[in-house]
Amino acid sequence: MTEPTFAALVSRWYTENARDLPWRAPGVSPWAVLVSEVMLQQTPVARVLPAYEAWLARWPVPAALAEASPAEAIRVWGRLGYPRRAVRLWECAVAIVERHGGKVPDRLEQLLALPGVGTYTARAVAAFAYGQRHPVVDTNVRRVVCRAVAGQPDAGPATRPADLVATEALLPEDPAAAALASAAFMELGAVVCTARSPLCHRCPVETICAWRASGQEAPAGPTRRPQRYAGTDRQVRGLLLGVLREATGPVPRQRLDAVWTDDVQRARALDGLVRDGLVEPVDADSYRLVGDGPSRPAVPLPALPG
DNA sequence: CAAGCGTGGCG
DNA sequence: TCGCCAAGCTT
Repeated sequence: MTEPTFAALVSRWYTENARDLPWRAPGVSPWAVLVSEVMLQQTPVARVLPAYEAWLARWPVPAALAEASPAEAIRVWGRLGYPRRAVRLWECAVAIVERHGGKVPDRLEQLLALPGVGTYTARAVAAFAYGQRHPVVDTNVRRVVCRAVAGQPDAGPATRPADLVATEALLPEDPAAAALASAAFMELGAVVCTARSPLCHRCPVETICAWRASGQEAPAGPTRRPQRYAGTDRQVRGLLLGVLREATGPVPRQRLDAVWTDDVQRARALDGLVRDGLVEPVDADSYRLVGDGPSRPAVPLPALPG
């Protein structure tokens, strides 16, 4: 009899310690899984929870969202951040209806072709929603595997093909067990094997961890350059969008001008929002969230005779 | 491939 | 207080 594998140890720990999150409940639809994965891109779990519930209550299937407007999606998205994701999700719904008859596709290639769905999200849906055997590699999994297997304190900033290969090698053969293991790796990285303050005393693989064995060299400083926010276009975009989100219908340019004094930067930020499909001009003097009302001015009534 | 893209809570 | 961060994607 062989010793439990890495995946078996982490999976057992997961079954006993996993957080009770709604998108992990049995019978959750692939659409719900997709929504959760997109919302969780760079946004903490605690903030996603209420938005996830509201979103699915309103649009329980892709076809429902496809009939809404990007503006509605942006509003229900609320303040999760990176609101482009709300528009991408709306585009996803439209694409799913048009290309796949309203059903979230189950093939990796088709998932990857959806707007805003990349390597991680496509694999997460294929594995968690459809039970397929694919390595699901996010920043947490990269860190866990990098530490436990390679003995390095931190992984690189982006997922590379080698990361998928290294993770795939750890997965059980059975697809359902593999999907469970992937969820377990993510959970371990999220709550135990964290970037800054790993809780090794609570780790199910402490005794076989290469990083632990090699003396646990301290994690390096921030791998990414510090992301400034104050004074950036991003902040200005956030301010502009805040006004448009709270408004109903077109917003006079004057109200947008009030959010930021630098004309050049404000214009650049607004243009960026338009190019990203979040905002559209209504006329020469007002803007609105995309689709927030009739797409073109009402047809003028014919001049009354006489 | 590095940079751009929001937001709010926490050490 | 304020810098740092949180299940990526796109260009």
